[in-house]
Amino acid sequence: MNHNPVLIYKKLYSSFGPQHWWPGQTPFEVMVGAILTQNTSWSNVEKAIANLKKKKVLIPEKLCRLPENKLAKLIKPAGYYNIKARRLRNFLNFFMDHYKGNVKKMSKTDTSVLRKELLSVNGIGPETADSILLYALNKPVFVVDAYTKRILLRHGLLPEKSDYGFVQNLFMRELKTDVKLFNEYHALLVKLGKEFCRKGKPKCEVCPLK
DNA sequence: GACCAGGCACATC
DNA sequence: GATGTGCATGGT
Repeated sequence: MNHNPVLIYKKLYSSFGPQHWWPGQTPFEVMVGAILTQNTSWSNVEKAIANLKKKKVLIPEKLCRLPENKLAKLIKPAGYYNIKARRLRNFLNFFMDHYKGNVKKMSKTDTSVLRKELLSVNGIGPETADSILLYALNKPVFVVDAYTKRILLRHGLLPEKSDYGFVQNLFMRELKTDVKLFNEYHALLVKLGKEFCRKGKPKCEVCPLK
């Protein structure tokens, strides 16, 4: 496999086509989904989101008034529901306090400042912060997840122990700073990961990158 | 029934 | 600073 990130991207795109990410209807829904999907399959997150929608609480003004225990009950299918309810509350408090629950207002803040703010919220780590920045706020940051690392590792393109920033840098220094590109690239890596690079049963022999 | 999934914080050494 | 552990549901 060629290790040039641009060529890898072209290969993935020609194999899978556009992924139309993030699978959420509003920026706020994307933010909530980013927290709910922590170490969790998206199909489970969908059930939790559906519950929130059914109760018509998937808007900042409603969700921030929902008691933590009720919130936990609604997001139960997403797993880790007590912790995630707490994390959503933490994020909501931040979002309401700093930006009045207003996505546009949030969007006006400088990206690196915003990233630091997000990381200071208990329950939001680098991947969740970057997912929010890229997919909810259209900021050009590259999202690194478990699949990204595993794929690069299996192809021998990464030192065994590489932290989040190292991997992120790998992509961001080689690629044009472009929201659309970062969006599609991460989505394509997840697509590849799900189909060919699972932990238990990798299908390396038929991987399109091979 | 075991293993995995689009992480993160916290304890302990 | 590195390494280990808890959190939990639903699909394979």
